[in-house]
Amino acid sequence: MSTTPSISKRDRILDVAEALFATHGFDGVTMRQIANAAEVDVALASYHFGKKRDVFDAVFMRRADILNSTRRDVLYANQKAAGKQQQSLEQIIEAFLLPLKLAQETGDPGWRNYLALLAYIMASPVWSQEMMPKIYDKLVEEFINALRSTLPGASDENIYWCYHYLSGALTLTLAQTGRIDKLSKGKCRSTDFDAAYEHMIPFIAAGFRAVCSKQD
Amino acid sequence: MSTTPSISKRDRILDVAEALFATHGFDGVTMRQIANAAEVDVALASYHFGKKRDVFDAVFMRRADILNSTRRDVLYANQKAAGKQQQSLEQIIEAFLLPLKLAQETGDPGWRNYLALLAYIMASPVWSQEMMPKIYDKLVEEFINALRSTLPGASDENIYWCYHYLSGALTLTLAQTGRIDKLSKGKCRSTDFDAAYEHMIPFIAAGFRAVCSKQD
DNA sequence: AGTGTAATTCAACGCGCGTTGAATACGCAA
DNA sequence: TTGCGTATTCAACGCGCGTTGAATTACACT
Repeated sequence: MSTTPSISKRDRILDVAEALFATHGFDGVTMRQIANAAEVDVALASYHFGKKRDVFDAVFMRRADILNSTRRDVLYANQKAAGKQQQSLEQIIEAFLLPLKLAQETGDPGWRNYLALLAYIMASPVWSQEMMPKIYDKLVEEFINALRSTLPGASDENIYWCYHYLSGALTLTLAQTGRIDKLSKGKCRSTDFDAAYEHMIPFIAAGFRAVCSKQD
Repeated sequence: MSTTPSISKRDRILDVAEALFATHGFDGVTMRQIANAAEVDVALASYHFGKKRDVFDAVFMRRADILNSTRRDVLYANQKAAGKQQQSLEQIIEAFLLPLKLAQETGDPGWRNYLALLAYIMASPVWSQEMMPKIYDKLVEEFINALRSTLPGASDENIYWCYHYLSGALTLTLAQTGRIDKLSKGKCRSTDFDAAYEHMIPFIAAGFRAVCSKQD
C-alpha cells in the first residue's frame, strides 16, 4: 500500500497551480497544463474557482494570511519582549525574513513554491501593483514604523530606500533561480534558506546603519 | 513639421517589443500586440527575426554587449587608476551599478525598458538560467575576483551571498515596479535611478564589510 | 524608364486556448 | 433502494494565437 493521498482534487489543483505559476508566471501556464499536472479534467478548475485569473488569486490568497499574521506576531512579540527599550534592528529584520524560516522548517514544498510565486509578483510591475496592496502593504507600514523607532533621526527617504534593498534581496532569494548555485560552483545553494537567512541579517542591518545614520 | 522618426520599422519592432516584454513577460505579449504597437503588419516581425522567441533574443542581445563592455571598462579603468593599491569596495560596486547611471544619463527610455526586461529575466528561474549565462556570467566572475582582492580573507560563501543580495537589490531597482513610490507616499520614486544609485553604494558596501570581515 | 532586390502587407492555415452547459459518478441521509 | 446535492467528466464553442507563402510595394541602381 502506498501513502494515502487524502488530499482533495481541489487542493491538488491549487498545489500544482502554485508550482506552475511560480515557475512560468500567469501567462506561461494554461488551464490544461494545470489540469494535466493535477490529473483532473480541464473543466474542474473552472468549476471550483471560476476563471483562470480566479485560480491565480486563490493560490495567492491561500497562504497570504498565514504568512502575514505570523510575521506580525513575531514583530510584536519582539516588541513586547524588549519592553521599554527599543527592539534591535536585527530583530526587526529577522521578523521580516520570517518566510524563509517558515518554508525551511515546515519542509512543505508548497511553501517554497508559494514564496517563489511571491517573488514573481514582487518583481513584476503589473502584478506587484495589483496584488501586493491587497494583503501585504499594511504590514510593511508597520515594519517601517518599527524601523523608524529603532533608527531615530533617519529620514523617511533613507529608510524607504533601505527597505527597498532589503525587499530586493529577499525577493531574489525567494525566487530560487539557481543562479547563485551556478556562479558559486555549488558553494551556495538557492534553496538553502538557512544560509540565506543567516547571511542576510548582518548584511542588511549594516546597510541600514550605514545609510540611516548619515547626516546631511 | 514634426520631428522626423527616421527610425526603421525593424527598429520600431525591437523598441516596442522591449517595452512590452519588460512589462508583461514573454508569454504575456503576442506578436499582434507588438505589430500593433509598432504600427506594422503582424508578419513583419517574423520576416525580420523569425519566431517570437527570436524577437525576444534579438531584444535581449541588442544592448547586452554595450552594457557588458561598459561595465568591464569601468571596472578595469578603476583598477588601473588605483595602481599598486587595492581598488576600493565602493568603486567595484559603482562599476556594477553602472547600468543605473547609463540609463539615467542617456535619457533614452529604451534603456529603462531594457533594464526592466533584465530584471524580469533575473527574477525568473526559467529565463535567468537560460539567458544570463549567454552574456553576463563571465563578467560576474570578474567582479567576484575584484571583490576577492579587496576583501582579503573572506570566504567564497560569504562573498557569493553578499553578491546575491547586491544582485537582488539591483534587480528590484531595475524592475521599476512603482511599489516604493506608493509605500513611501511619493518620497521615493522607482524611476529615480540617481537616488537609487547614491543610496545603494554605502548600503551594499557596509553589508559586504559586515559579512565578509567576520571570523568564524 | 526599367529591373532586381529588399521590405512590407495580405490572406489564410491549423492549433490550442479559456470557458461553458449538459451528462455522469459519487457519497450519504432517509 | 431511492433521492439529492456535490463533484467530476465529456464534448464542444468561438476566438486569438504563431506562423507561412504569395502578392504587393518601395527603393536603389543603371
